[in-house]
Amino acid sequence: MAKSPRAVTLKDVAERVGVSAAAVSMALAGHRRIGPETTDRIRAAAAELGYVPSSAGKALRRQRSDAIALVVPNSTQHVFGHSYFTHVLTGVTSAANDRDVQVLVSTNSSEASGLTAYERVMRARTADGAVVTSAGIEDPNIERLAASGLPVVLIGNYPELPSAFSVGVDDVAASRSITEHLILEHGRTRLLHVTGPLDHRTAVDRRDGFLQAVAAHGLADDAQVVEGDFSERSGWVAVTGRRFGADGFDGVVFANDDMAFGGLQALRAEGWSVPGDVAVVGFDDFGIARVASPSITTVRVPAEAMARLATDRLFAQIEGEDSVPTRDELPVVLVRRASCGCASPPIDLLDD
Amino acid sequence: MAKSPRAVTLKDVAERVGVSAAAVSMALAGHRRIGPETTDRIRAAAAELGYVPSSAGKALRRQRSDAIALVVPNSTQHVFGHSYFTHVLTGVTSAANDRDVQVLVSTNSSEASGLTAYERVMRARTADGAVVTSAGIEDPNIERLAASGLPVVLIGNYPELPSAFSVGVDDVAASRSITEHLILEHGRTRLLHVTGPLDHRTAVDRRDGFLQAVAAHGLADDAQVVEGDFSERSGWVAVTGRRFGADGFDGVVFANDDMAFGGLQALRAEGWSVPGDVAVVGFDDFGIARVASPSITTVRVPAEAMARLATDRLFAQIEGEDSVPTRDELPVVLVRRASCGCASPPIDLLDD
DNA sequence: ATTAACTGCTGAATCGATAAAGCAAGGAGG
DNA sequence: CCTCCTTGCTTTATCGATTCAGCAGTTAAT
Repeated sequence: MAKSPRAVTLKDVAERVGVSAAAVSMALAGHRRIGPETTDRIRAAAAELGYVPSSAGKALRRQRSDAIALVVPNSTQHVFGHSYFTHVLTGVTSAANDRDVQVLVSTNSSEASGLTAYERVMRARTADGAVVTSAGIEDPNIERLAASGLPVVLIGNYPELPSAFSVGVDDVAASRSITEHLILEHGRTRLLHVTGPLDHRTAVDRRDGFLQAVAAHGLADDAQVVEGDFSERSGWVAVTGRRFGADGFDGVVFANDDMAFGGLQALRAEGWSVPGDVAVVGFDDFGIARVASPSITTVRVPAEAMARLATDRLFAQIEGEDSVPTRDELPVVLVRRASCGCASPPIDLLDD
Repeated sequence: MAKSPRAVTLKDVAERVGVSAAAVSMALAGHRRIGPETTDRIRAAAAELGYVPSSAGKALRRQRSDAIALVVPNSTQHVFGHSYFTHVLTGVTSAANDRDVQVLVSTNSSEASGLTAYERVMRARTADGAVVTSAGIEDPNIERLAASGLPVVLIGNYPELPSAFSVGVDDVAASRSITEHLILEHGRTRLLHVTGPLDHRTAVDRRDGFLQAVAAHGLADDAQVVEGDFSERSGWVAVTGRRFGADGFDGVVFANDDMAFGGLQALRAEGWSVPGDVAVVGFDDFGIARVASPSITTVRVPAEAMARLATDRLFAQIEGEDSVPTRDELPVVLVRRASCGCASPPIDLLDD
């Protein structure tokens, strides 16, 4: 380190060329009131000196930071574990990169002064807006943030926040659809559903989709719902000690893939064959479903596309184009693999 | 958004209390030259108005952004796919959060004006420093960045950049160690090594460790090295069509878990038993090794701890404490699972 | 009693970029 | 010939926070 070569500023370029700083600023912005010959000289000098405008100076003057925040309300440990986050980050950064906007990742670890970290980021105008993900149904901070008048787009379903911008999938329909896959294409009739934590909208919706499916096919009496928490362990726990096969459940619908994977291990440990004795399906397809053995049939949630769209909506909001809240719902795809009995190569390398 | 409630500034707080802006600034900073009674009134007013200092104003004046960049030189698609990145991000954010510093994720997608995006971030002083990860041995941008005098810490091994700060693991020793595990504990003698792309230091080091191990035990003649590229597919390709078992290789050392997983699928497809006919080991333990069937014995690289330490070193550098480059090497752990023949429960839920 | 030091605040300068207003010189139009 | 519009720049104000230099008024020291 030692020598921290003072950064090149507008003034440096101006002196080099022999014009005012304002002229340099205007020339670099392509303003027509600066002569073409001067503009060329300024551009050349800027390039030669390696001038890059100070983001702080620009942000202060323009009242715009050219950065957006990706907010992860849940604890760092928990959510980063889900590779869901990786997909979201990819979507957000690619949309932001298209506009030369920085992405900052904000968690709410420091709960100092009653303000969550991401609220601070917004109020300090470190970011022009935020994409918020993985919020539980109960999070009051999200409501505050969405109601604060600051540009925010939520990923997920928030029927209780009708005035918020959001991007999601139809969890109810998707869950009903994959349940019906078990019923109609595999003839399963005695179904178990393992939910996520029921204070999450996602968990509730997926459960409701399951219930609609069994009700619609007259299988409600033989169906059962047990609450999990989206963790692998809870999937394991939910199926352990139950009866499957001929005189038990012949299908299990897990509300996500992590639980399905945990369930798969438990079923194997207790000697049940999948999909022979019991068919298993998951939800999400963020990674583990493809690599598990047997590979897990699931609903692919387009996390990256959702994040990209959410980011686009956020920019529209920041630019003031949109003033009326938007709600986007993306289609999902049923991915047929081995755990439900659909044929599948041992590995689908082309899958991802 | 219609009503964008103009942000609360220092001036607003000052007017409310009836003092100068300077007094407010000093009071909030805990300066002793402001009377205790005035300080209390200022603090109360600031809290009441919900004052949060503008990061742009502060950054401009202090010449410090209180943000660091996490730089991912490779293409977004490629690297985010590796869940390695998730671990790194967790480590960086947790270290940054401890200091109330923002983390921004920077890729080099926009190659505009010859400057990579992350170099722009540094020169625009959007970030005070950068943690750089996943750089190939060949990347000239990294050298430029490291030589630029800006605070940078690299994650990985960069013997060709002796004046750079870096944090890594001893890939050579680790690779030798896991190879010897196959030799000494499982009696394997005919070993195949599948490398990563050999323009990556990591790939070269792991190959060298493998070669040291076979040479040390007189198995060099029966050993073979084939080049892969760290992708699942290349692991598949590397073992397909080869002979294993009694008259072939009885052990394969993959340079990472993704390739090991691909290799596992290929071996299964061709009817070889793992670990019966052939023992398999990987490297990294970023996720897939635990959930594969059979689970993959591997070297756990402490990505999160490396990232956390790298971030700590970066802050030391930014604060100017450290002026002489540091090089940290973290210990790795051999994780014994099923693919090498070490006993293992069907799933180790406590593992992660 | 006079100087020195301290206390508690205010005023002004500063960080770097931008945009509005200003101003000189030249050309067009009446 | 005088006004009016361009053209091509410069001056100046501004964004919000910080910090140094001042400046009254008080207390301590000699």
